[in-house]
Amino acid sequence: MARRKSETLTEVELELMDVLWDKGAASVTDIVEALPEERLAYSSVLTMMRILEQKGYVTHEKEGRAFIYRPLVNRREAQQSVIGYLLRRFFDNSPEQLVVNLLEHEEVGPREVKRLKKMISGAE
Amino acid sequence: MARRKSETLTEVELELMDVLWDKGAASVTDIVEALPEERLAYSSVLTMMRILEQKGYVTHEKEGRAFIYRPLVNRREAQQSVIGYLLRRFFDNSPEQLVVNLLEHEEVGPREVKRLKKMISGAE
DNA sequence: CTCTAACTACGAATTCTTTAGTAGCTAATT
DNA sequence: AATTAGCTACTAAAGAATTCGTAGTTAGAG
Repeated sequence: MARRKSETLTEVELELMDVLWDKGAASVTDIVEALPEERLAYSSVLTMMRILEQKGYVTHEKEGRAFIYRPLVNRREAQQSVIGYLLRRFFDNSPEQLVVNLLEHEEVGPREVKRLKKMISGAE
Repeated sequence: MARRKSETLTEVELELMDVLWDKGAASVTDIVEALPEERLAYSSVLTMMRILEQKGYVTHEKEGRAFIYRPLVNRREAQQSVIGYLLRRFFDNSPEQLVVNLLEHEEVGPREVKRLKKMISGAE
């Protein structure tokens, strides 16, 4: 039987969306050039853009002979979506649990904790 | 060509790990019973447990005739791992960006913000 | 008008994920 | 000893994600 579709952007999808978010809009050639050297073949990017369009993440219009792709969801929305997924699947819908883990995460040192404190105190 | 393996627990893997984390250890029968009615066939769970063992997430020992599975990573470690992945892939390694988005998330109302404030003032 | 360069469309190939059927083994019960 | 209930081991299968080759199309140069 079958697996379910991913609710969030997958690895490569995200990589390509990142280029679009940075540039606002881009042709396939633009995207290939924005990626690290040899990262993906032209036709691979083309395929992924087709898939992203199927999934509703981007749209395109013809400009001259090339397709110009444009994001239909912005970075913020994608981040919100993945946070929702995280809360639901890993943290029992508890933002507190997420933040507790974040504070204890190796990447987060005293400097970050201080900044986070300041940020949260100023919230809402 | 090929895709890369997932660095974090996949959907179903997580569902099964959740049972193990709750129970501490469990046989395949235990796991099937802990899942919602008709969620997965016995043999499907068996297959997934084999995969989880291959991936190093669990181990098993024979107890009587059945295999008793036990987690090799705990919930906390899995949460840390997925947070790391998320920071890297969606938030440019910035915990602040993650928290900003969390605070603006629909699931997080004024009540949660208040609790978060209280929690973070006691941190570090 | 013909040729070519630049693109797109389509499909193939591979691995991962998920689900489940079935063969086969082992211990306990007649 | 034969049967059976309870498990595991294997195998299969199909959708999803990822990568890329190639055929086909079109606009512009000569």
